[in-house]
Amino acid sequence: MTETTKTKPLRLADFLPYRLSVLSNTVSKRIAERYEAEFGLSIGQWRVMAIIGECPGLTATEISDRAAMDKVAVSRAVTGLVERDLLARKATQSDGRRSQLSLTPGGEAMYQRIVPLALSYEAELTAALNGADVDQLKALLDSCAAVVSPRRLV
Amino acid sequence: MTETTKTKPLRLADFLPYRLSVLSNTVSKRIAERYEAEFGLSIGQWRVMAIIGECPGLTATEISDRAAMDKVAVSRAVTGLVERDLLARKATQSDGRRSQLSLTPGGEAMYQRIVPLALSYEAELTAALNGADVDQLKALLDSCAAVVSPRRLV
DNA sequence: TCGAGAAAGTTTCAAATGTAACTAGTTTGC
DNA sequence: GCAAACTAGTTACATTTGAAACTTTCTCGA
Repeated sequence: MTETTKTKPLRLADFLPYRLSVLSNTVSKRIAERYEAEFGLSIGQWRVMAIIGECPGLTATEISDRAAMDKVAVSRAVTGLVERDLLARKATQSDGRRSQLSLTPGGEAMYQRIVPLALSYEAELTAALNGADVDQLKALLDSCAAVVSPRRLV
Repeated sequence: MTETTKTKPLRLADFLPYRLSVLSNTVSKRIAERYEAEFGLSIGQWRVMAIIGECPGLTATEISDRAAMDKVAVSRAVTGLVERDLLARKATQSDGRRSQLSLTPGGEAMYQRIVPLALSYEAELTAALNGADVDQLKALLDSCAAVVSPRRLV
């Protein structure tokens, strides 16, 4: 060890947070374009529909917790969807501040049209991977996510 | 097959684009907070510094290509860094429209302080993974990235 | 060698986003 | 049973972002 200690260099192209960000942003942008073009939905609106489609009756705050969206973003997305009559609010009887959200028939119909598109996009994204690889990838992402936000028990 | 054909349901928590987005946004936000608090740098500014630290002499457009940032974002980041005397522009002799960018001594010093922090953050993020897992994760992300943007030959 | 078209980078302006303040309703503790 | 503290959701405002227009410089073809 006669050399001076050199700091390990940073190779951005190999740096995990950077790669995650680039991939995620590219994917999000592509998806956003499609949803906007075909359905006039923003990513946030679509995310709200996806959550309510899966779990009708959740409130805005519950969506906020699950979707990693902040409550203002949820509020705006919900407002837009209600205006377009894709989503309905129903006041919670026990608590006047909250409302339970559900898809209207029109919202449900749109949801049913989007789901296969979303799944086919996921399939396209992982076209180079086999089933086991996809599972592995999701598991690895989970391990990282667990470190970053330890208490996501959704 | 006597049942009606049911569409495959969408489980958002299992949907890869969604998971990528949530993880990436969480990670980016955390990193942004640190860089902002300790160095007064935005993510974009740090990204520019990281690229120039690795490859001095690149132009704004070249950064834009590599970093998946659009040229306006690069322009603004560069302007901010030049104002703070972290980055220097030198007009390309052969082409008056471009300038080649490099870190000033101050920029270099800051870069050398950030690199170990960045690497330790990456290590923290993958704390639950062993070395082979990390390589595997990067390889899998690459496979997806190759599908999404086939021509990234950086 | 001149003019049309393209490229680098900046500026402008509108839309999206986040923070903080706000309203309305609910719970708690005394 | 009521005031203080708290929560759900919205609104307002400031900042960030992105798209398009613009300026300057360069390239190419006639």
